[in-house]
Amino acid sequence: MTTHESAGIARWRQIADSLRADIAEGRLVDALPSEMRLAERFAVNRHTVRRAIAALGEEGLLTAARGRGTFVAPRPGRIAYPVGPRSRFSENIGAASREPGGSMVGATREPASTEIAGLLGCGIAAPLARLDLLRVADGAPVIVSTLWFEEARVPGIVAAFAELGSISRALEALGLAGCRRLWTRVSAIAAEARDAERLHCPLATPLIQTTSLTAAATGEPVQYARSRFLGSRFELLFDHTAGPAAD
Amino acid sequence: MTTHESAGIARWRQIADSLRADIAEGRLVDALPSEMRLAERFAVNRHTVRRAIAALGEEGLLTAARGRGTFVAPRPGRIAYPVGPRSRFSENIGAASREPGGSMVGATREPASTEIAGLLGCGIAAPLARLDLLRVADGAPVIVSTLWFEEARVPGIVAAFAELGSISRALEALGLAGCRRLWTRVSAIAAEARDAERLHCPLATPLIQTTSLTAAATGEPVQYARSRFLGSRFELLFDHTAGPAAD
DNA sequence: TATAGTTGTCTACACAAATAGACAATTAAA
DNA sequence: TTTAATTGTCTATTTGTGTAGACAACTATA
Repeated sequence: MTTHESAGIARWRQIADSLRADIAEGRLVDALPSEMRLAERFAVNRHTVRRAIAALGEEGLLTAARGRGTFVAPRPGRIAYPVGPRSRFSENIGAASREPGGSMVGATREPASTEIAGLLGCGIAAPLARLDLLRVADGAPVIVSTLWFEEARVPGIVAAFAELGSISRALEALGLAGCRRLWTRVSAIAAEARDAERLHCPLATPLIQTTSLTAAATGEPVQYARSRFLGSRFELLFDHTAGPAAD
Repeated sequence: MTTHESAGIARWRQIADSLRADIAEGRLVDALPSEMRLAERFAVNRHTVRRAIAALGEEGLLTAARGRGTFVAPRPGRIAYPVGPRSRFSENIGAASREPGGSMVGATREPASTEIAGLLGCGIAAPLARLDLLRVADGAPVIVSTLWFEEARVPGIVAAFAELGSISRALEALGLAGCRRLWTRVSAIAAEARDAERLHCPLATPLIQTTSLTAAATGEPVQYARSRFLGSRFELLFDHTAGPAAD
């Protein structure tokens, strides 16, 4: 089986991806090697390197100066995002000293799928409130998340969120204080067209996908969530030493 | 700024990626829509769809039958991988009823970087034993991981692993039973050329990257690890209810 | 000032990718 | 058997990608 793994991806794109990874990991700082050197390193024509650099320039990662060289823009750094029973977006981003933000990009009703019905413990095709949120840090979108609630259990959740601007506060307002996250599942996926558009990132950008189940203080499941984080901007932190009883 | 987010990736590749995601998520089963329908859906010529299908066929995800249609091969499903203080590869894969396996693809010595020295609590440039492992499920490579140990603390770790075939058993043999994982950090990255080659996956495939710190029963850090999981084959499970003190 | 090294721009050519149309081969159902 | 729908194969054309060479514009340094 002679499959070329790189099939279908233009050479300049591969070079841009490689340089972008080097920049994200901090392996490449300050001045970039000259176009000729890079062309030699990647065994490619100078024009091909130039195209890769142009793409990264449009992303704001590089700036070129005629006669001087090309330079790496100061990188934003990864946002440390602790995940635990009490995780809330606003706290996490706040702790990282970045302005939190978020906007509702969609609020619909849909019947429960077999999977979600099983997780939330409601009937199949029971009416769910679905909330689509876009979360922003430093003025750029970084997370898209979709939340599902059984409508009968939390009536008016959408209106409450719209008013209070926070899921946890909206739940408290509905008499559900002290909600706890039961578990989190993590996988990695490639950004599809819709995600890429919303997150303002190139197609096929690696995203961290998490799904999680949150329960009320009574233990009753309340919220099922599916989030996608910009892989290059985040690092999820799981602390295995802090137990559920400890805070 | 008129950036085309899809620049540099061939249309057939995008279509193949989209279909692959649909298959991986279970949104596409049994018979595929006909080539003409797919061409309409993606607003593309039938030949472009055919190329995407051919690529997925080479990956073993689809089989085409003249006159009948194209069919989705039964998908392997995601491997559920619980992560906690006692996570071990062999247990996790074993629990998923797949044959575990792993091979050492590299064992070198290198001086401790500032970062790793800080985590392991040893001096900068102290000699480390570095172990590169390739882990296999169902005959296909699915994880590459790199482990670092301070050599003075676990002399002969490489030989012990080579003999026993398991990190935890090797540590026990060196008198370090009851090691616990302190924390895990998770991010998503795109497969680079080296990873793609080792994991036998296309370039830029989304990978889950974890870094973790493991300590001995005394609390002294022993092992720092960096692993990359094939994003489409895994789902990491974090249980926030089962704490170390509780249960 | 002179020189070496850098980025920016232009032309030209070869090859891959995508589109378009036509028809053959096979299958399932009317 | 006939018909419609499917996948397989061929030719041709247009657009995108990568290579090659040359030269201009600019910068820092000897």
